[in-house]
Amino acid sequence: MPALKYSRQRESIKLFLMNRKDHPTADMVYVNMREKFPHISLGTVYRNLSLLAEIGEITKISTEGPDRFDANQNPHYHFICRRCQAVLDMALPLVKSLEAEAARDFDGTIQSHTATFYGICSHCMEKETREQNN
Amino acid sequence: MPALKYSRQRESIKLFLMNRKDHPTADMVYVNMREKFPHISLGTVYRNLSLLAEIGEITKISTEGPDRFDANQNPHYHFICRRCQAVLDMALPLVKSLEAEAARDFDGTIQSHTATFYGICSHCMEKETREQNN
DNA sequence: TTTAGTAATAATAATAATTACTATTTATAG
DNA sequence: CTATAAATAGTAATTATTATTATTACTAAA
Repeated sequence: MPALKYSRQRESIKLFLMNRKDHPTADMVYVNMREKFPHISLGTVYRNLSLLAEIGEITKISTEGPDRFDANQNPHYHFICRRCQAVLDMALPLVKSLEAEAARDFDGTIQSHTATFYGICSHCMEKETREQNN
Repeated sequence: MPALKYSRQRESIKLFLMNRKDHPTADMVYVNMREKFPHISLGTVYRNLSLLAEIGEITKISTEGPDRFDANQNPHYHFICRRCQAVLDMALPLVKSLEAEAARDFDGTIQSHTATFYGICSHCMEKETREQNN
């Protein structure tokens, strides 16, 4: 594992993620980074996202569609809107006891868990109500 | 939505999934189907997997790596092995109350949820123990 | 401050997973 | 049977991601 060397691009990518709550995709990061670094390459974005995830400063979220990235390192669950595919953080604190429960009938070692809730986000719900009234 | 028409390929894909517990990828389905249908195309496999998922006869599981497909329509959680990436079913019954808890601090509508546990499967654990003893 | 070493970069090519297109085949209703 | 339309095989295209490589930019030590 080679020594980590500072780079403005990586710093900026991490900062960008910390200031957003919507779990951007690699491409969303790329588009935004180009404002500050017009010559940044998509490979640089991908490499730094992987690197940051590896050292535990961000989390990669696999969904249908492209991966998303989250700088919120408070353990938390996610919500995915079936309409607009938005990925939101849930307030519900992690239920660590689930892991012990799951371990009871399971042969391997459980180290962690995630949960994802699905439904319609408030934004899409409003929109549907509005459309029905027309 | 066009009327669904019977096809031996689709029937066979569904049967194959029902007889397996390891949540095959589209490519695994394809390789197996070619034994029975040497000229089946990968597109046919993908189309039928999507179709079966749409009508609720199977479930698509997004992971790191390729999507996986599950014909077990009993709601259940999954376990993913950090070593070999195997996807296993958990015995733990779905904790439906989580959805109500999550809904308390949440603006949208919650319809369902999934949970995934991560760790080392028993098979990989044994292998590591064996290697340490050498 | 140079300078040597090496990680990071931009640009590009390559790969992997999935979807789209099209001419032909097949299921099924009449 | 036959007409219709869905499903197929074969193939091309697209999307998301990773690999390659020559060049640039950190960083530590002279």
